[in-house]
Amino acid sequence: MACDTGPVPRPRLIDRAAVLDAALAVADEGGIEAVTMAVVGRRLGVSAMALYRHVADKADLLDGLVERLLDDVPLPETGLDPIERLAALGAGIRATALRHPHVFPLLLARPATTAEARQRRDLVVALLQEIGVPADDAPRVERLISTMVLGFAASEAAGRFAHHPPAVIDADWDALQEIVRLTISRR
Amino acid sequence: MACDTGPVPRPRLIDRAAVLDAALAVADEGGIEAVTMAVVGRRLGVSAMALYRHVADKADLLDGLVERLLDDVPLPETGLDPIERLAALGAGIRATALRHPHVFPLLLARPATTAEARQRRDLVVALLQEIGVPADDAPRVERLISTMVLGFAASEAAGRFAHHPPAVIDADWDALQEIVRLTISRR
DNA sequence: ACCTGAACACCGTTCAAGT
DNA sequence: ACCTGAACACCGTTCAAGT
Repeated sequence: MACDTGPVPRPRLIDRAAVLDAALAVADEGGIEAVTMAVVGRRLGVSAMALYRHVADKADLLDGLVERLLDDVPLPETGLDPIERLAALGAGIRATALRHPHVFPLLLARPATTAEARQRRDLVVALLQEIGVPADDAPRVERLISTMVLGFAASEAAGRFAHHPPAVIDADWDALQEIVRLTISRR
Repeated sequence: MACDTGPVPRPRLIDRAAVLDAALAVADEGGIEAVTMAVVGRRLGVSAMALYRHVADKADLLDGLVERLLDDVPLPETGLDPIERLAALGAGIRATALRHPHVFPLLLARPATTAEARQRRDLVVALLQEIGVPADDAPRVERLISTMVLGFAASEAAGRFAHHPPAVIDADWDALQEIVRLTISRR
């Protein structure tokens, strides 16, 4: 007898994660403007049109790229004390910026509102309260220190300090960390 | 007798300043991605190709746009004391960011190396020394407070704080200004 | 279900030609 | 000197068609 199994499913060649990984690799090698649907597709052995199954359009692909960047920031080990965990998070953000210098500035231009981003922000607020920042002040302190760290990391990634030797930039980072500590303890 | 006056010069319809003004207006209305050679040209009553007399290519046009933005930042009045002049400069940068929210984030992505930018930086370094910051420390302090102010202004312009009421964002700005003062006086 | 070829509107850029 | 029309390679996106 005839078995109507419906349309035969094709083997799934790519998924959203693969698209974002490929896009990130292209951006790292050739900058944001090198990220075109055709180039990302070719990297996956697939046509440009195949991407539209997994991202809504190019804007969605770019938004996904900053998500991917946030996933890249390692969450600090839970064994450390709160001040160390905060410092580790900052160092992780800076390292991510330097690993993906072309993509990182998008983080300031396209504010992330994903669950991932919110999770990191809530962690910082919680750590601040553990340190002793009053619950009423913690959100504001979080915004201020995030602005400082993001601003520094984006500046460094974009080359705003490029004409200084690395030792000078590292010293700048240390100075910024001290200001962050000052911001937390000031009251 | 015959006078060979050479090729007859056409009336000059546009110049570089007009191109940048038009591009800024387009960006303010429709965002950076609305800035195309054709649209900027149309705004000037001219074809897209006419722009190439006045900007090298589109990247040069975008670089010119951040120049224009820096010109927009008012230099503080000379009558004020150095601390007030520094505050006025910061407020001017924030106001410029809010006037041109789509263009401002380019400032962090495309570090300005023009004479205009250098002039502003040198002014800040000079003001810091007037306030009493040692000459050896002044450049570093300038980089730190510029990073904080630029980072905040870019974040606000890009909408990173958009879900907070204006009064909260203004209070954040005031808090940042206090941290700037702390950074200057700490030693 | 997932991918592709063909097609469309639009984009940046060049160059010879017009005034 | 300055601007334009025509042309080119490339881009994002759609949709009907293939498996």
